[in-house]
Amino acid sequence: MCGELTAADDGKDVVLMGWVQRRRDLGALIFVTLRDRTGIIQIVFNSDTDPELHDKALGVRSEYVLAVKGTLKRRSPDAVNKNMPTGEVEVIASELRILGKSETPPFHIEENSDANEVLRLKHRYLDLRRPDLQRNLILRHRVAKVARDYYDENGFIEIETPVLGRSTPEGARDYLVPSRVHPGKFYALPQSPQLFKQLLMVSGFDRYMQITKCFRDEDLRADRQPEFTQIDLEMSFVDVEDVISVNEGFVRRVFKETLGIDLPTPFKRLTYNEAMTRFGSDKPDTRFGLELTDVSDIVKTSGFKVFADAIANGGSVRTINAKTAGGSFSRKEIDALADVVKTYKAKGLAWMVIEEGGVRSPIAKFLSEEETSAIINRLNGEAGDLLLFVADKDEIVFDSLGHLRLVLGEKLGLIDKNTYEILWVTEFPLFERDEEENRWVAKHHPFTSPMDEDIEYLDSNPGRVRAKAYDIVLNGYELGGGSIRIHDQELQNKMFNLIGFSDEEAKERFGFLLEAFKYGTPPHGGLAFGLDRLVMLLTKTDNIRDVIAFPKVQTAADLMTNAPDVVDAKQLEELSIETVTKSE
RNA sequence: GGCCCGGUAGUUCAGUUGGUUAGAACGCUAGCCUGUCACGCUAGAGGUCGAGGGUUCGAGUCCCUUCCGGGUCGCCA
Repeated sequence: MCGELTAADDGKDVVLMGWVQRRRDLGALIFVTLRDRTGIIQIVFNSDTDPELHDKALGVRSEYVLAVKGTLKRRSPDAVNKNMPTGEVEVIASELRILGKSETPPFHIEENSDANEVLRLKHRYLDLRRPDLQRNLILRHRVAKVARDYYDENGFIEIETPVLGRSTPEGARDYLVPSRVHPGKFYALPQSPQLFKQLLMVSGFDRYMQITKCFRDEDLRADRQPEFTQIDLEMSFVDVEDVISVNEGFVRRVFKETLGIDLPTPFKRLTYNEAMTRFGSDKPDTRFGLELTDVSDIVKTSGFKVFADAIANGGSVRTINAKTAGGSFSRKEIDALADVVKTYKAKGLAWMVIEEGGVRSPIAKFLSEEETSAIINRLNGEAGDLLLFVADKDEIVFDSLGHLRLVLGEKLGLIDKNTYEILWVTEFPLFERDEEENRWVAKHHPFTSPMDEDIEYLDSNPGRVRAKAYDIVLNGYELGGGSIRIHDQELQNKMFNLIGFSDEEAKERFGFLLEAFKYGTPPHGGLAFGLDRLVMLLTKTDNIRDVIAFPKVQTAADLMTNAPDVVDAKQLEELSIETVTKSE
């Protein structure tokens, strides 16, 4: 193929098929660069040697599909193009067939296209001709292949689960599919195959995996699509360590086979609590420092009411030392940092620049000398450092400083884009508080097992119960997550009750699962990786659309097919559906 | 639902305090050209300034509404 020919093929007869990248017409001599998915190569048409063929080449335009027969020749030394992988050779054409003509494309097909994304998405089939997107999708294919090979070698069976299922409460909004046969009833597309894979454990498929589409009707982000792909798996007779070790093997294999990188083993571990207190995030980017420091004890009796009150109300005061930024950040830049934390509901950002022999800070006058020097001590402050403080409820302090840390890391150039930092975050809380509904909800999902040593607190203090749940985090992205499940019927019922389901409700919603658990359920657990995100990180793109062949835009629409769209009244009628127009 | 950013030839963009006929580069079309590879040279075509309304003697430029897209908060067990 085009990109695979080298000087070693000198003299060979070749037949090439591909698209015209460019035509350079020098009069009696025409050069065409032909492109296929392997690369590009130069074809030469010379009117001296074959006027008829040359005439035919005159009509060739960009993106025409050609079949060219010819002889591969080494170029003369002065004609070699060092910028081109096949630049040492070219094909002297002897025959040309135009297999398909092309209109002038709406944008130029090239690597690193600067064409507008809307335009590219409307003509995605053209966008996908570009080498960078082709590389991404080919790498995606290889990751999927490694997954199937690796899990197969480790005894996993790939089993498909239904796409048309039932809607379950909790979690994301469902995509619904109306039933024609059952007027007024709906299927839901799966948010994940969670329940089915647990049932497969009950069935005795002790190791299951599947590469599968999941659907969540929530707002999109740079790393979130409404339909996305999971590498989903579940194992019987395991505890946390078993799941972690099998999947560590998978991730190492993917990195080895796609990028040639040996990831260190074992991967680092952080408990949820550590991750939050040190990085302000349950998916910390550990490629750089700027860790959080708690100074609550120093300032709890401070004259600065903002600090003292936050602590009195059960919150904390935490600090990031942005090394060296004190000298370089303008007032305006510091204000911009304050805007960052305000996004996450922090009321403000206090700051302190350490200078030779003193500090410059709007809060200095509220702090005693002892307090100031204790803070500087704890943060190993030196002249030129910028200390940034947030005082609030822990949740807000962590969230705002965690995000501020990322902004600072980027701004101070502390992030090495060529490294991969991977780690497991473990011991997540089992529950979190839903303030709106004033109840406990499962942080992971309602089938997650509590840690054995915390079961005793289920009734007395649900908030302190830790779960056998784990996430795998790569460069600050949640790559995957999972848990050991509850396989005890009584415990499962208790769990439902704690999140506010009556026995009847639980039975109605998950009756089939509870019923199944009556018949001999092995201890089991699993994990799911976000394939799109994994590929996104491997290809170093920052946008999930670049690793999906036909992605949707922020409004969940497909600009190429124009989905979603209205349907015939007849179709609606068959489905017993009437639409209403919402008024303001 | 909130906040921020963007929309001007096919494409990427420029367009001053509101002022004559809205420009450039690339692409496209035609002609010339035998070693180009971002080929070169000459000529030409190409515009609903996202849409609608308003202010004004005059709007790409100011105001309002709206559409499309991006980022983000909420949301995403």
